[in-house]
Amino acid sequence: MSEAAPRVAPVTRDGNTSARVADAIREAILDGTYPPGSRLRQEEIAGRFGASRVPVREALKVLEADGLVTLVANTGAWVSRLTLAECEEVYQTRERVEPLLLRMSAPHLDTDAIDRLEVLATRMAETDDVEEFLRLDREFHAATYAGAETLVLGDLVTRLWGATQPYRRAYTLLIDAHRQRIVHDEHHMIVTALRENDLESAERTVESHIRRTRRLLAAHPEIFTDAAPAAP
Amino acid sequence: MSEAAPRVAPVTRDGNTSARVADAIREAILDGTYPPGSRLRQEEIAGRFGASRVPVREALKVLEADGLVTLVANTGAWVSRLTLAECEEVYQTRERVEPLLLRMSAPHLDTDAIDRLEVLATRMAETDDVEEFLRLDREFHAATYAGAETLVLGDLVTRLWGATQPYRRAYTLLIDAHRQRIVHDEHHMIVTALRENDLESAERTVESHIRRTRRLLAAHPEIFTDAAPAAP
DNA sequence: GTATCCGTGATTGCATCCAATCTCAACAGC
DNA sequence: GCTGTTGAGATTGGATGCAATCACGGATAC
Repeated sequence: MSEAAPRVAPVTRDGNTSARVADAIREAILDGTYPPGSRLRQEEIAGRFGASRVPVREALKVLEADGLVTLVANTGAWVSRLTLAECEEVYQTRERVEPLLLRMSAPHLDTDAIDRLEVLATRMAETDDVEEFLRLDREFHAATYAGAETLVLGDLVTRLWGATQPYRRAYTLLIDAHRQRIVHDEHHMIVTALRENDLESAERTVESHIRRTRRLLAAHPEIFTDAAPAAP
Repeated sequence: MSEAAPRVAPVTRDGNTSARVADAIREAILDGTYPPGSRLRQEEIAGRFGASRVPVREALKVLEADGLVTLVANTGAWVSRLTLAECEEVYQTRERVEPLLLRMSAPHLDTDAIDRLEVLATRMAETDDVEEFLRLDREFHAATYAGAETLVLGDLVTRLWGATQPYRRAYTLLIDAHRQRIVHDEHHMIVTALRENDLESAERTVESHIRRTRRLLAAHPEIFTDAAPAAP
């Protein structure tokens, strides 16, 4: 056992292995490395990070609370897969909550921040790479919320985004140029509302922005029925 | 089976010790046994449940994600303590989210369910015991949401309620008869709106119901500054 | 008298080991 | 040919033990 080849793990020994593992798995889920429905084996993950299974299990518990992972006792862990109904539910929740977060953020966004938002919105309109689009989209909205000094609502929104990320990816693949144009217009409208300090308009714009996506998803139930390794 | 009454722990060995521990700690926090700011020692909890520290740690991680517990690496776990600002944030979130949940629930509440709501609202007006009031209040609102076949929003609302439970207790102690009357009126208004299937009115009533509590809490910042064993 | 610096005990974080449970494929029965 | 059963292997859940870290009290310097 003891012989050599300790392995890749630098073993940072900083007392938060489980947090690092959780972050890494989270990222892998969000960037599509682990697609919805795929099985997460403790030992495999532990090996990948040079850790034992204990911190991995703690990480999986955390991710379950985040809604990213589904645990079944004595059986295993899978990347959560939402039904269309659940996904709509998350979107409806976002429609209510994100306008509030934007309202809390807006007063703290200075001119520079709003300029950067405009840049992001424009760059997003120019890319045609899906992953790049997703990244920019996430970055744009996160930046609109960055002014909120929040300790719970921000986390909540992050969680909701995470839960729907795979479907946002699928959604991006199926929107045509026309609909894409609408998305960019809405982004610019948000920027404008923020610049004019019109909170009501900003709130309503994010709300319809999210609702539009929800409706498009609802019109494409096939996104939620694609096959993949079984999951309860 | 092999009796010999080893000890208090029945050791159910059903493969979900950590879930049981999490539920038990959650309940202890919600009923005030562990007040905000109190230290949670792994070994003590493990001893109390006849388990080892591993499932306790997993439970604490889950409760951290629920917002009930605050973990500090290499240092320990405390029952979360909200600042006034955080508490207001949670209440503002509830103002947005609970009306939605009620809207999703209402269509599935039959006449019997609404009758039971009325009974609850009336019993609540008759009690003068704080714990009983809290229990009934929680039960009333949970019952209004019971119709929603939800897999994420219900959990979210439960979490938000949990995070603010200690402050709801403090709040209950300081409302006078007049304000208590308003609470009961609002409850009955919710019942009425549900009976008449007036979703808009129901939504607005819960919203102001929650907002009223938030404002009262904001008027009593001393609730959030009471001393207790240190917590970061 | 006050502030700073250790050293000891207590507590957490993680790895390893064992028991319990589930999966899955081969097999028997119909 | 199809369904129900069973046993070996794989996988998870939990307990124990050890190293690392932190809290805290006493001693020392000023």
